[in-house]
Amino acid sequence: MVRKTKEDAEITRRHLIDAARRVFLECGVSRTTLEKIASAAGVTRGAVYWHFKNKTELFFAMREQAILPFVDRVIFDEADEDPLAGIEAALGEIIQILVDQPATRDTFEIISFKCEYVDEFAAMMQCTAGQMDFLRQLTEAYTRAGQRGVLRAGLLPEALAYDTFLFVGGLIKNWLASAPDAHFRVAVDAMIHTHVALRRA
Amino acid sequence: MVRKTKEDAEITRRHLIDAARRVFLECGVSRTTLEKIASAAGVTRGAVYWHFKNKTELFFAMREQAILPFVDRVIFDEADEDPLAGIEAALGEIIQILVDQPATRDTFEIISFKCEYVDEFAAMMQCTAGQMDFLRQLTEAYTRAGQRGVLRAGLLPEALAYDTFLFVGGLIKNWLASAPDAHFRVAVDAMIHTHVALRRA
DNA sequence: GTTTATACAAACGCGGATGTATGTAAATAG
DNA sequence: CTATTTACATACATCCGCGTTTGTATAAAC
Repeated sequence: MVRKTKEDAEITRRHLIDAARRVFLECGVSRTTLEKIASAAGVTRGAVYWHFKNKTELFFAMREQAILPFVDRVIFDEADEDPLAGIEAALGEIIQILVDQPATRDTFEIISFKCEYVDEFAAMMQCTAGQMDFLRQLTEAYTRAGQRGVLRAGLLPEALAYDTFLFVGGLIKNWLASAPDAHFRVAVDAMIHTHVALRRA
Repeated sequence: MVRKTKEDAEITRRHLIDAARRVFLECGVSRTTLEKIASAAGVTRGAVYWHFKNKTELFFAMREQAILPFVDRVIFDEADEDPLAGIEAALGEIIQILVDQPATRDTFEIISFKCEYVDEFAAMMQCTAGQMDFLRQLTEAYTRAGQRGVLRAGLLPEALAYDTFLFVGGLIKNWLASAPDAHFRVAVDAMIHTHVALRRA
C-alpha cells in the first residue's frame, strides 16, 4: 500500500530471506510455497517476485549468507608451533559457529536435510571451492605438523587430511541431526580431541 | 486391460519399485509424480494406487529393500585374531555393496541427496536402529582389538567407534556424490586403510 | 459354470502453486 | 512542482498433481 524508501526495501529483502529460512527448515524447500514465505515475512508474493526471480534465486541468496562466517572464523595459523592444536581449534570453531549463529545452523540443516539435489540444485552435491580449500588447508597444516615433529611417524599429510575431511562431514551432519542434549552435541569436543589425538606422536 | 495372475501382479509391483527408484534418482522425491513412475514402469497410476497407498508408501517400500544387503554382508567376526583387520574389511565391504549393487547405491543416493526430511520423512534424520547397531559392533570390535593388544595405548574403544562412525558417514556421502573416476572413489580403500592404521599399535 | 474378487485402466473433480499482468501510493529525479 | 520510477499489493489465467471413482476383463473360488 505504501511505497517504501530504499532502506525499507532492503529490510523487506532481509525479512524475506529470514522468513524463507524458517519456512524452508520447517517445510523443506520443495513444499515451501512463496505464499508461505511472503506471509511469514508479513508481505505478499508480489514482494517476493519483486526482490527475487523465483524460489530458487531466493534459496541461493539465503545460502550465500551462511558461507561467509566460515571464511572469517575458520583459520589455520601457519606460525602455530603446534599445528595439531590449531587443527583441533579449527574443527571446534566450525562447531562453535553452528552453536552461536542460529541462522547459519538452520541454513546448514536445510542444505543437509531439507533440499533435493536435482536440476538447479544438482551442482550442490559436489564439493564447493570452500570445501576444497578447507581440504587443502588441512593438508598444509598436517604437513607443518609433520615438520614440527608432533605427528606420528609414517603418516601422509594428504591421507590424514582426507580422513579429517570425512570426519568433519560426518560430524556436522550428525551434529545437525541431533537434539541439543544428544551425545553428538555434548561430546562433540571430545570427539574432535580424540580424532586429533590419534595423529599425535 | 487384462487381469493378471498373482505372479504377474508381484512383477508389476517390483517394476513399480524399480521405476520409482530411477525416477526418484533423476527428479528427486518431491518432483517425482506418480504418473512419471507409472509410465516408467509401463503401467498407469491405477496400478500404483492399487499396490501402494501413495508416493510415501512406495518410497519406504523401496527404502526397505536397500537395507537388507548390509545386515547380511557387513559382519564382524568375534573370533578374529586381528579385529582391526576385521573392521577394515567391514568398511570395505560397505563400499563394495555400493559398487556391485546399483539398486542399493541408487537408493542411498536418493536418501542422501534426493529427499527432504520433513513431515513423513522427518524421522529418517535420526540414526536408524541398524546404524546404532553398527556403532555398537564397532565399539565391541575395538574393545576386542584392545584386548588382543593390536591397539595403540590410551585409546578408548567407544571414542574410536564414534570416530569411525563419523568417518563412514562422511565416506559414504562423498563416495556417492563423486563421479566414478573421482579421487573419493578410486582411493576409497586407501582412505579406509589409513583410517584403521591410525589405531594400530 | 457361475460368481466373485482381483489387477489394473480410464475418467473425474479438486485444490493449490506458479508466473504474469495490472493497479497504486509514495519516494525520488528533474 | 510535475513526471517518473519504485516497491510492493491485488487480481488473473493456467497448469499440474493428487485422490477417488468408475469401468472391465480375467483369474480364482466355489
